[in-house]
This record gives sequence, structure tokens and C-alpha cells, in this order.
Amino acid sequence: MTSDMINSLTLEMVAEKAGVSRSTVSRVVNNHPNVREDVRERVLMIIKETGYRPHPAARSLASHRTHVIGLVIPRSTHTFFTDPYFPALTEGVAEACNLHDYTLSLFLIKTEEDERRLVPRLIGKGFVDGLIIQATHLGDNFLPQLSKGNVPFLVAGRPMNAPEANFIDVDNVGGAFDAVLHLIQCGRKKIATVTCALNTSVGVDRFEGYKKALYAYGIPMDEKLIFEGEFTEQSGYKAAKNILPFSPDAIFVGSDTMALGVIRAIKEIGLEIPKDISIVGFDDLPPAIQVEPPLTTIRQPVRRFGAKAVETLLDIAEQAAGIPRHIILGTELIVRGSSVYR
Amino acid sequence: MTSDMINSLTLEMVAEKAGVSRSTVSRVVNNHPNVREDVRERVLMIIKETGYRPHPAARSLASHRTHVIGLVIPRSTHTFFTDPYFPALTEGVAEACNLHDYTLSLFLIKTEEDERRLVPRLIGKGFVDGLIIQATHLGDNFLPQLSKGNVPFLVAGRPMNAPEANFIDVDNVGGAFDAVLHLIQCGRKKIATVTCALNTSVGVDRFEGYKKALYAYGIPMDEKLIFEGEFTEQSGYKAAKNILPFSPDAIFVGSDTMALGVIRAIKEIGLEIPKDISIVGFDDLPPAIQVEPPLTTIRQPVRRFGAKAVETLLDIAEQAAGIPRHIILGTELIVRGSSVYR
DNA sequence: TTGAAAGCGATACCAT
DNA sequence: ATGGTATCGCTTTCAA
Repeated sequence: MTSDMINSLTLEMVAEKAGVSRSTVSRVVNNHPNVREDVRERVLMIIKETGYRPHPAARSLASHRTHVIGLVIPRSTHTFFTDPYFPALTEGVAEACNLHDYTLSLFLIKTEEDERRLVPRLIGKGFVDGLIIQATHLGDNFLPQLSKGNVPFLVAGRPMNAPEANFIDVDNVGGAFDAVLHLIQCGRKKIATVTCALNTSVGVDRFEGYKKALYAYGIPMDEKLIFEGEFTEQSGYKAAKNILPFSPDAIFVGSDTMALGVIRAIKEIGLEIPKDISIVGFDDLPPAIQVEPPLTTIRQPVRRFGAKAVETLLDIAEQAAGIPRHIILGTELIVRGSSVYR
Repeated sequence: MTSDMINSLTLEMVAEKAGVSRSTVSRVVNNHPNVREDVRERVLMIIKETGYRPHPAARSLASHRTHVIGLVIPRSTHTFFTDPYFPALTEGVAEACNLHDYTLSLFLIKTEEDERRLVPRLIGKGFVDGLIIQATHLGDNFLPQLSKGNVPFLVAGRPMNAPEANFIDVDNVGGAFDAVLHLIQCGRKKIATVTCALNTSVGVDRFEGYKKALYAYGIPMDEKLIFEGEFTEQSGYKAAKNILPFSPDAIFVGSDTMALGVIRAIKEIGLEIPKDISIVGFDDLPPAIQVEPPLTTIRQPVRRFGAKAVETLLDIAEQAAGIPRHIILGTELIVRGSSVYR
């Protein structure tokens, strides 16, 4: 038996060997209930012996399902490998796909050109069973375009301009609140923040949490202690440079990656963390434990996020037109060396 | 016209509207030369008007091509989002796929279980047109298994135990040589190295370059100045802790990520970079410019790597059985603040 | 529970 | 240059 034969095996041939019709083999392959047990076993035997694999294209042509999920990361120009969040998300989704026997296709949309070429294919029938769209750098017309197609999709992260879309997100407001609350409990009085880009929902929501916490504890907000970053280490560094002259005793930074930059800036002017100033980040990705001191931060359940995203998407795909889903996963404060001084 | 209709449009319907046969429409769609110019234009018009898209499954069932490339990252348990190299590679490949109108499917193999389930599907006909296999954590029986199938594949990185396989790699030996040469030219005499895991070809090759450079300049090798890391920041830190007591005046570190750890360790004992000790890394990924001082390193052409990988793979897929390809891309020394002291 | 047969939507060969 | 048609390998009614 050559390796060529292994692959050109068809349902029909298996059926013949098993002495049944191809319908029956198909039922066995698809775990249909209506097959006599001994027949099922016989067919299963032959399948195992021959190494038969159904042909994906034939299958999806006939069944109208591809068993493929697309993960779309729009405008990922310099972020995909600059911020570990994206690989982490990708990993989570990939893992969940493996688990459900789905294939993950990855679409990194970097240019307008990419978008023009890709979107029409994405929303065409028979390309993928569903899409997970990373929300951060979503343009204004991206989701509307998607909605014109009939491919089910789920936004990963709260979309700014499409409250009706299905989405899954972490509790950014709550997480940020916890972060700032922690700083307050550390005895800090002058708490600054470096926000994520404020044209993104992560930026807005984490900033919201910051404001809420200050408000809840009667701490007045000081514009001079607020600076907008844009997700990169460099922007964190720059933001810190702007904030430090006003001598805050704590900084809540919107992401771990930016916190790296903040810490770099603080060390540069010779302040000690957490003695002189406390730092809390957000994400809890690997960099958080690769700095000195290790970073207190808000942990996102990246793996659970991916899994839940895939499951929800598959669920949406099954329902003809269900209720909109807005799923929020909780976060967790992880206390390390960068915040508590004693 | 409902959005439903957009997607259920078939070749046949387009053919009817255009008053030609579906063969002709198919030719137009596939850029076949044998179509009269005015007919082509008329068909193209109708396609644009109707928004017709060929059905991928139907297409690949009939043509035996999927227009999908698989990127496989074996045993990526804690590396995929720990070392920015993997996202960078992924990005490069994704970009190239976009360019060639191919879809990228991502397979992260983390467990033995994943491997058992995935490999048979991967090598089955009709799943992908070709595979790019990341070499670093390749088990011994991975490539042999792949070879049993008839899916063309290309290894990204030199595979340790399969010299006959097609692969593409960067010149790790040459790059490491240049790195160490640079340190020698900086006047350093006692040059240590933190290697990548030595059961990987990156590890072996970069170490080889280190040895070659020392040899070329008559510098004796000192076992005490050599320590094996395992790609992570933490392992770099640990390695440096072991090496620093022997007071080297330079360290060539096998990857930027590990160099981050090395620098952390050096700062901890109060040495100054590059005054007391010079550091050179390898990769030139974002972290390289997020440390103080910025890291001198060997730049890999990640983007070009991805592009070349995809092109080569597609090329292999076209040839029935061509000569084995072993492609090596050059590297470039990027001098920043961590090496030259004056 | 099983089998027969009609699609699924394209490609590609063979005529013309 | 164009059209007719067999074919790709499976799913899914519909009958039996």
C-alpha cells in the first residue's frame, strides 16, 4: 500500500470493503445514531485499517460547513508582535480550535489594500464558519461591512461603534478599578495613570475604572496626572516622562507593555519602585515578571477568553438568529513587587 | 437583492446572465488566456455587478488545490507568546500569504495529544496545499511522519535530524560570527556566551559561529564562559548569574529575549553596560530597543523570511519532485548602545 | 436501519 | 474561442 493510496481513499471504497453503502459509512463517520452497532464497528475497523480521511472540500461542499474559524486582527501593522497580547489571544483561540476539531485561519489585516481584498472573501459563503474579530484597531466601517455578509462573527473586545454586535470582553472597568483600589490601599494619594489609546474601548474602559475608583474614595482627579499612551513600551516611557515632573506616588498603567516603558523612565530619573512610587499594570503577560521589580498587575484570563470565544462563536453559528451575546470575563489582581512597600 | 443572494450566486447563474457557458465564466475567473476580450469584459462586468465569488470548497474539490498554507509550530507550549520571534515569523508568513491570495491556517501543537490528532489531518489530501514547519522544537518523529503523507512542506529553520528535508533558515553561524567579531573589535578579550538550547539548530549554529570567531582570532575557548540557556528571559538571567563570577568583559547572547535577562542580572550586580561589559544579542525584535542601553544585535530578515518561505513552498508544490531546497538568508549586525564604549 | 440518487459548485478535458 | 459534460468526494433527503 503506497502512501498515495492512503490519501486517495474515498468513502465509496471504504463502503465497498465494508460491504455497506456509502450512506452508511458517512453516517458512521459523522456519528449518526441510526447505525446498527456491529455495522458501525465493522466500518470503524476498516477506516482505522485503511487510514481513511474524509476529503474536507467534498465535505464542506455537501454540508455547507467548513470547520474553519477565522481570527481577524485588523490594522495590526506594528502591534501584532509588539504587544504580547495578540500572540496570547491567538494562542488561546488556537488551543480552543484544536479542542473542537476546528481549523484556525489567521487574517492579519495591515493595510487598506489588505482590507479591500480580504473582507469580501471573508464574508463570502463557504470560506469560514465564523469569524472572531479583534476589536482594538477596528475601523469604523469594518463591522458594517461584515454585517452585510452572512457569516456569523464575534468581536473580541467591546467594539466602540457597534453596541449591537456580539462580543466577548474582559471586565476592563472592574479590573482597572481593582488596580487603583489596590494603590489606594497601599496608602497612595497621588495616583497617576497612563491610559491605552482612548479611541479604543480598552483605553476608555480602563480609564473609566480609574476614574470610578478615585471617585469612590473621594480623591479628586488631576488632569496633569493623566496621560494617553498607545500600547507600546515607547509610548509608556514617553508618558511617564510627562507625568513624573508632577511627582505622583503611584501610576496605574493601562497595559504591561506600557508599564515596562514607565518603569524604564522611572529608573532613569533615579526613583525607587515601590518605595518612591508604586506601579500597577494590566494584562499579566510574560513581561510582567521580566522586570525588576516584578509587576503588580491585573490578570486577564487569556486562555479562557479564547476558549469561550470559540465556543460562543460556534454556538452563534448554530442558532439561526439568536439574541445578541455580550460576554464579560472577570479579572484578577496579581500583587507583585512593584506596588507594596514596607 | 438580499445579502443572501450575493452569496448563493453560482457560476451557472453568472453564465446565464452573461449569455455564455459556465466554462467561459470559469475561464474568466481563472484568467485563462483563451477568452475573447469583449466576452471577458462582459463577464467581468456581471461578476462585479453581482458580487459573485467562487465557492472555495467547490473549487478545491474540482481543482485539487485549496489555496491554503499551513503554518505549524510544534511544541509551542510556552514559547509562542514568550519569545516574540514566533509572532514575528507568523506575521511574515501571513503577509506573504495575503500577497499571494493564500489563506494561512495556524496549527499550534502543544501536547502529544495535539500532535496525534493533528498530524494525520495535516498530511491528508485536500487539507492544505503545503506546510511550513517551524523547526525549533521539532520532535524526532515529526518530519518522518510528515514525509509519509504527500503534502509538500518546508521547514523554517534547519532541522536537526533531517538534512534532506527542504528548509529555509537564516545564517546563524555567520550572524553569530559577526556578533563575536564585533565584540573583538570593541577590544573585548574575555568573551562569554549564553547559547540557545543546544538541542536545537539555532543553538548549535550560533554557538558554532561563536567558536569560529574565537578560533579565527586566536582566542582560546573557556568552558567557564559558556552557558546554555533555553530561549526565555529567565534562563538568560540565570545563565548570566553563572557566568558573571568569572568576570567576562563581553557576552554574546543567543537571542534578544535572553539578552534581556542577562542585562537584568548585570544591572543587579551593579556593573555598567557597555563600560564594564559589552552585550550583543541575536534577532533584533522589538525588545532590543526597549532596554537601557539599547541592544546591539544581529538582525534577522523576518519579513523577507516569511515571504521567501511562502514563495518557496508554493514553488515546491508546483514541481512534481524537485531538488531539495536549502535556503539561507543573510543577517546584519545592528550596533546600538550595549556594545561600544568610548 | 439501510441504500439509491440527487445535489453541492466548481474545473478541465474534449469536441466543435 | 466556446460549449457540453464528466468528475471531484461527500451529505442528505427519500424510499424501502
